Amino acid sequence: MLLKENSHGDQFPVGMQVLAIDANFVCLKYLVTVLQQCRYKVTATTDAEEALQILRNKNEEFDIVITDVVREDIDGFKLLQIISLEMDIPVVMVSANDDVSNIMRSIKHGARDYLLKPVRLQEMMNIWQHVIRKNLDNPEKSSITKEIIDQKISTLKRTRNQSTKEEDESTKEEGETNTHPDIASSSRKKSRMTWTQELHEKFLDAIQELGNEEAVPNTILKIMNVPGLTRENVASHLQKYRNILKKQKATMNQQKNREPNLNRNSTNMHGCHTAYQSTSAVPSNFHPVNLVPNSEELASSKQLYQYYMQSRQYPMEQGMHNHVYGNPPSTPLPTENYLPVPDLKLLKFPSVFPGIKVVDGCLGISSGPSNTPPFSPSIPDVCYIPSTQMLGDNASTQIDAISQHGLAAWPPQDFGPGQHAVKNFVNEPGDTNCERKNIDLPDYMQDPNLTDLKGKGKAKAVQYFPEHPHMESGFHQYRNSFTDDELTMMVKEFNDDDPPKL
DNA sequence: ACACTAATAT
DNA sequence: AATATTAGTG
Repeated sequence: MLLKENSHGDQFPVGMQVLAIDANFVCLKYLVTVLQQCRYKVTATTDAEEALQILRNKNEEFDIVITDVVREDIDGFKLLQIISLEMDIPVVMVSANDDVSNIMRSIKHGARDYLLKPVRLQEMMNIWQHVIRKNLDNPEKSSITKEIIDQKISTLKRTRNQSTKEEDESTKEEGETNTHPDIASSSRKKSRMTWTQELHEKFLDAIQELGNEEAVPNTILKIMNVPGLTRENVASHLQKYRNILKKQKATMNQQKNREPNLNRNSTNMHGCHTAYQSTSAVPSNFHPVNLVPNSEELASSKQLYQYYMQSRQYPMEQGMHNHVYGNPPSTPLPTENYLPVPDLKLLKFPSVFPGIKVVDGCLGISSGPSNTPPFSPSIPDVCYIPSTQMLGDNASTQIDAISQHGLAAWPPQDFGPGQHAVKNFVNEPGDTNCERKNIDLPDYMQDPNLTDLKGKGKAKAVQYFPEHPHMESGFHQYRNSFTDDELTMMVKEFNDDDPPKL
């Protein structure tokens, strides 16, 4: 990492290696754009597994990792934990959620910073300091005191509550910032070892050769003859090995019929690795499409909700995720192809509970985490998103709507900073992946209580171009619509019960 | 001093 | 959960 002087005489790193992770492609794209503006060298992926692979490969040395918090495969905290256990790389969390508990959790797990979405350039300009600071100024390791966390929280809230116009100038860091610039790159702590399958085989070989009596750390070490491996490594592994054997025997006594199964082909000790492997046990032909109930079955909102939760357990269609940066966004939906929408004048806008929204005449599952299945019972042509939600703390929701459904609309008036990322980025002229449209707001949105939406005429929309044509048939085929009465009933039901949190 | 293991820490 | 470190023991 190279430090250069900028025009103000400050030092700034050029070409710092950043690994950016965000489950949502659009968010990721935005994140990468910001990072590149900082002149960092960015590698990006939506896939946490892939991120870990990249990090473990060590073909490239990364200076810092930036990850979002809400993910389906491995959530941000888990990822943070894995990274901080395995290697010595500062991790910065990015999230639309400003819950104190989340921030606390991140910091406690070792995150160096917690930024709110959409991240600002200025914030990203500052993250390199985490790289430099690595371990330097917290020798008494529990320097993450309550005060520091509190301070962080209040800073976050204060900054975000300010009117967006004034960019914060108070981000001056204390003087010690640039004191040890060169240490950063050389201070990598020896990384934690990983017992690969191969190593473990050697270990097993050694044990077999020695027999149970002689199998002690030092001798195993000698027989394995692996450079760099320490006696402690082996001892630790041996301890784990023996523990597992013990457990095995314990369960064996209960069901006496089977042979002990302690070798490399067994599931026992190769649990070493399974922790980080993706565990999608779902057969590939068992796709949510096949589970979509007909509209009659969905007459109750509870069933709808259950269906939704159920479908979330399945992996998305190939190509819907696992984007590595550089791929185009997904899921465009040409509006013309869909069934006519029912008249929804009885229904109040907006959403009934998080995760289900009233969308252009359908009760659609439009928001939610980034892998909300594209095969929801009814896929919206347009997600009408009230501006109040734009201000909210689930910034990625609206981005999801766009990246999954291809088309999202918002009211013509301005909305808050939470979604400037969408507005500015997605709707930017020159984005050739999409087409900008004006759409009429339907009448049923003219509820006087919904001041943010009523009667403003045209809404703006962005539609992404088709690139997964094979999905269209799926959408078409499984799309359901509901009568007014059905929908009203659903709304009632959900208002009465405690709405489930998604 | 050394190796081992159980317990504990990260 | 996996690995590292420590502390007690022979």
